[in-house]
Amino acid sequence: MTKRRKKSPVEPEYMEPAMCSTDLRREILQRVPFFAMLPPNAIEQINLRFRERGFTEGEPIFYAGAPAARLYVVATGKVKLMRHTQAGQDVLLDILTAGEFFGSLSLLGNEVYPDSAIAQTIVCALSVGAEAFRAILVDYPAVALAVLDITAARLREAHEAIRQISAHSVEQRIAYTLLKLAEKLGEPREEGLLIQMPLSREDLANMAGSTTESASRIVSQFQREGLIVTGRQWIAITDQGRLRELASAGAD
Amino acid sequence: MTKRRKKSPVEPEYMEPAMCSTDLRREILQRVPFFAMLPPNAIEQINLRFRERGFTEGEPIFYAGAPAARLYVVATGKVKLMRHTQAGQDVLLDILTAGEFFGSLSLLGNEVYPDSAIAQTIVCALSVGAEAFRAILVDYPAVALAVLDITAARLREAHEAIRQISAHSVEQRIAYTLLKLAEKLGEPREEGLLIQMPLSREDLANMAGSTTESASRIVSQFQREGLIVTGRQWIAITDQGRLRELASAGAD
DNA sequence: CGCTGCCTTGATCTTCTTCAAAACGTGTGG
DNA sequence: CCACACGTTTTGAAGAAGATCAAGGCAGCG
Repeated sequence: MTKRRKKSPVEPEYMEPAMCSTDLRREILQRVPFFAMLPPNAIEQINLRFRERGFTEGEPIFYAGAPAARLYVVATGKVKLMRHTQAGQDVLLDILTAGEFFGSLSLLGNEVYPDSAIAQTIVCALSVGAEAFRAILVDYPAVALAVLDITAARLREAHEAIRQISAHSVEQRIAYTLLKLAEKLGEPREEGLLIQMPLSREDLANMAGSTTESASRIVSQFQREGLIVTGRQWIAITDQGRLRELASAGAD
Repeated sequence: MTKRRKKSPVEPEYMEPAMCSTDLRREILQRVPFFAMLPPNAIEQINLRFRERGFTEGEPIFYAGAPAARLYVVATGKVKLMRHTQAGQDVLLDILTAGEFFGSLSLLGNEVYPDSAIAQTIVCALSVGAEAFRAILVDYPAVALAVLDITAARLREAHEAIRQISAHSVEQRIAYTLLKLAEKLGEPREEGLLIQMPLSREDLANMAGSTTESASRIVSQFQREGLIVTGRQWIAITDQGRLRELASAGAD
């Protein structure tokens, strides 16, 4: 058996919170899926409406329950979307990366954010007031349609997650969660398909709707079975095929 | 203790499948939340693009996995949105009533429906091809924004459901599910706030991510505790307050 | 009536959480 | 460079929650 790698292969995102420089903004906006189809001068117009802000690792971007006034776009880094329960239990709903948006979409008056957004790494985020964003959607109908597509896709994913959670075992859910993460953040490395972000057992458990201990047990088991390689705050997948089998069926 | 009512107080929806008459269509479209703001002549235009179809109780409208070509609007009746697992387990994702839409929103080529839609009662549904709907959204930007709002709201609900399922007990989830159903379909009656639709224990279990037996046990328990009144295929809530406490906290 | 679905109930058994404690890695300060 | 301290991860054992299996009961309907 090869020796387990001790050092995390996850590369930190190099950047200062303040380095969200204005020069890069247009380029970043250009890469946002729902702005990509716009001509440069439109991007220019839109750029004017956004403001930028840096966040350090672990810093909250906004808390659930705060008045929902702005829409954010991740420029660099990873953002956790979390929802809390009375009992202090957290559920990790999604992890967002460069080009993805979060925050207030609807303009319908005085609403509050239903979830908290927390910088998982150093993050630079662009944001725009909800009304201003609404104005953009009105000015550029193609953007509105693109945003709708993305939101509909997220709804499908959420429905899929509901099915997963309510019909599968913890083992299957963890497997599924790892695959989903790898799909989004996976980078091929010697050790396997690395999930390129700091990810604790607790985060994983909160995504799969389970506990830290259970997540740990199952991750260890996966490693013993040769499906993954893992260390502190990182996981790489070595056998996607078998993991996928596990996630969907379980009955074989 | 009052004698339990034996007869279902749920009123069947009176209507023939074929009675989806063309005369009513404009009126129905008018009531659809995202068309409501349009002037009559626009509704007229949109009406031309829709076709109607009736479904009997239990009849599938479309199956998960079929090519997703159309968007549907419920004119009358109730529609179940379900997702299946390999193991034959079903998850009930949502129940849709008059004015709500389902089916294919995205136009992005050759996709398939991720869930099955099944008529829970006799249903009349209007439908439109995905491209035609997209054309409507382009022609009427206000409609696009309204559709986006509704989709975003559904996403929020789905996230809330994920939190519910992953962090609460079956008892709490059933309580929560009943409250949500009552919110949507509740009608005040002598016996309490009646959930106006045929609802089996199995349906309830599939919504709460549990089993028929557990749902039955908990429903019985709720009835013993005086929170609800129930019979075959129907449930009415008598003590919303206590049910709500149960659903959210549980720790008291 | 007797059939066909729903619904209920009990007993068992698996799964997962919980509580508790130890081991490990990582970064820090001496 | 080493040793320490902290947060993360692992592991064990006990317990609870819920699924599963298996009958039996009840209502509505032909």
